[in-house]
Amino acid sequence: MAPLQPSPPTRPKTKLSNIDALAQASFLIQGTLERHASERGFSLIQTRLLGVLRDRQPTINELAQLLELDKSSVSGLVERAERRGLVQRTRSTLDRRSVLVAITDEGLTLVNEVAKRFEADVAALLKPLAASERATLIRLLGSVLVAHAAERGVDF
Amino acid sequence: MAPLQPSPPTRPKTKLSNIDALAQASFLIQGTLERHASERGFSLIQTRLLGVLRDRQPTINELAQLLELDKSSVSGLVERAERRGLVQRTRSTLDRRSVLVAITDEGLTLVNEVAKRFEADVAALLKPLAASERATLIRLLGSVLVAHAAERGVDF
DNA sequence: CATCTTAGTTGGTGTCACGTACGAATATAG
DNA sequence: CTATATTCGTACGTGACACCAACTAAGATG
Repeated sequence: MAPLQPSPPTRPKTKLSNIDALAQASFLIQGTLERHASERGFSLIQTRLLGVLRDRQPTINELAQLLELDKSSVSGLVERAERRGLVQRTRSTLDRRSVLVAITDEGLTLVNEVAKRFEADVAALLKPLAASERATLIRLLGSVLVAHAAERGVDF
Repeated sequence: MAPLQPSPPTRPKTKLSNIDALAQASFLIQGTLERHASERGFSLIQTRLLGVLRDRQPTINELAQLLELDKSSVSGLVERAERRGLVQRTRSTLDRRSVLVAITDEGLTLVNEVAKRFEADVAALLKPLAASERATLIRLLGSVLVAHAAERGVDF
């Protein structure tokens, strides 16, 4: 199990494999988003919830699908968000079992602020790239996302 | 606060802004990684821990920096990983206060399996791109990561 | 020595995720 | 139209995680 070096890196990593690049990039993006969210006092998943609700009024079940969570998880998530006044629950009139979740003005304001800061940070991250490179990066990511969404059916 | 539509999307999103593309892509990658991890019975953060330990034997404090967590969080993280036999703690002989964390053979095997599956999924995700596009995407992400790492000093 | 300071753990709190079990509403069968 | 399923959301219990504050042990500094 390798000798017990004091603490400095055993092998200073030199090369970035494809997967590592993607994984690291995703951690970087998520970290950025999470930082801004926690500065506003809420979590990444709460931010994601609010983000989804910006253009939808889904039921708990639909939210569970969108966020890939168990419905009981979403129930608690929405409960906490509602307690903070960020979302609002309404009983559906069509199917009185289901609940429609809508973002409140306060929640919308908050999520938009986070989005704004996040956007600024992303812009800073992409600064080392030339404008054409940035466009290419976004285009390629877009292709991947579209292809994946098409394959999985669901929204986006 | 918008009329109470039954449940279908109020506004079917049509366009992907830059930030949305990056955010969505990062969620996609993270979700993929987390799926494989949880199939093996451990969490994303545990996977990240093991990933970091593949080529390092850091102290708790160094881990806290690498993972951007509080040292008490890392303490618990390592404790749980050790209880599962994935990681081993050793008191440093140089500074008897500090603890060196090393991955075990079992942990290494596990994390390599997850990495393998993850790599396969990423390859599938990138399939819609031409080979040259894939290379470009990785290169651009690499540039961003390198520039960011340089700015922040730390590892990668 | 008597202090800082640093490394890590412990304890308390809150979020989050899951599975299970439940009541209410709806759908389906006979 | 009752009787039985199915579906929707919630409640409860459990465990992982994250933070902060307080603490012990060990090292550094005067």
